[in-house]
Amino acid sequence: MLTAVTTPTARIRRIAHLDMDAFFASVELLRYPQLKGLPVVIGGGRRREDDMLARLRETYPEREWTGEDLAHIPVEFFPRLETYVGRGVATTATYAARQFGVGSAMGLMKAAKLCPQAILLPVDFDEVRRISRLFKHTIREIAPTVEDRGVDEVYIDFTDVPGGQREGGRVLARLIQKSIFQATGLTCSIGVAPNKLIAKMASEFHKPNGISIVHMEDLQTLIWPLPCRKINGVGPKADAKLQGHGIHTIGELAQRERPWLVAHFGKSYGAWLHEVSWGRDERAVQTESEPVSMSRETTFDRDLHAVRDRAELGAIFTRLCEQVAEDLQRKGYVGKTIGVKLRYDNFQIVTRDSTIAHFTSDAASIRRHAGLCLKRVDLTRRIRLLGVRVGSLAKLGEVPPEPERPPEPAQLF
DNA sequence: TCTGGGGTCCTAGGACCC
DNA sequence: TCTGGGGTCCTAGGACCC
Repeated sequence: MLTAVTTPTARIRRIAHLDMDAFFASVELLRYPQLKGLPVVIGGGRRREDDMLARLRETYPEREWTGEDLAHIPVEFFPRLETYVGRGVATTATYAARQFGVGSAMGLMKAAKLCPQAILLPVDFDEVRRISRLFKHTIREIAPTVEDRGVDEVYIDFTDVPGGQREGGRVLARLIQKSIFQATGLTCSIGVAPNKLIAKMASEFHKPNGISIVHMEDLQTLIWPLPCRKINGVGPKADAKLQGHGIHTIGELAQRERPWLVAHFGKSYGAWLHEVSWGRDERAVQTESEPVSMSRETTFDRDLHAVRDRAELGAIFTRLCEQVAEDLQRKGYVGKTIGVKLRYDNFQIVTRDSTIAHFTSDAASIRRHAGLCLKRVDLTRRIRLLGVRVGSLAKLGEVPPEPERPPEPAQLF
């Protein structure tokens, strides 16, 4: 049966990548439409609604101001980025703020230099999660095969969805875009391509509120001119190394022989680089996944010292353990690898973990074993960040049977 | 102007078992 | 006593992603 594949109506694999536009900032604009078009940066800080309402009542006492009036708070009452003090980074920025060079993951102190007049708002995680569920639900109503890639991103398999083949996926992409806008008031960008790798790159082509359709035949014209860094999986390190070999674009990468790439980048990564440069990616859209680990970490307001700031550090450590325990319990998981993470003042990261005999989600137990891990790191240096992690997870109720363990060696001392 | 928090996956060495 | 492999688990670090 070698002939049945190439009828005119044959379905071809069409995968979409959907990315919400400036998601965290856009969620804030739903509440404060008066900020539309202005530079807004999301991150750090705290909610200032009470402050703003108090100022409103003071300035305009003749009117009864309530929490319903958030959309009427004058723009000049909002906190400005220039007033920010601290170690936070920008989660996202509106397109107006990006004009000034502000981008996500940028330190807020730096962002304040670039665009001091930008309005600074903290992330409203509850609202972000609510809208995230809403837009994903909207997509699943139309196309059921959806892979979660975080709060603001998904892959969607268009292949077998009605309309998913029309105009290379553009018709379905338009429908999804429109439905999400109706449900949430937010825009997104969608790329549709033969696989996840290309779809991911394509969704960036016409941001914001764009749709891009890429076919395998477009590889040389649309993909090869792009910098290697655009490949999902090529980060700063790999990119620098590629550049060192004179490879700047995906097209240049494709011209290298596979054995050369394997020789310089390793058997696995080198072969993968060769595949992706030719646009090949057979990964399926994964509709479900189980968590591998859960963790909590925090960066201190100032660097702490294990001895001099013992009490403060201890309280934070206990709190982190309690939070991880809560997360595990709320989601119904237990784990048996417990570990700590430290970032020293020079940004060096160290981790220690240990695997215990029984699965747990108990805060005291986590605290005890994490405490032992902490004793194995250098505590004479100043610490910037502390984290607690529980791994080797199992769903509560599906805990694997205890393996036979050799008896603990006798204590010699 | 120094760089958040929550994850996944890979590598590599050592222990230990068959 | 010496020499092998293969396989799995554990730990630490690192790259990368959202």
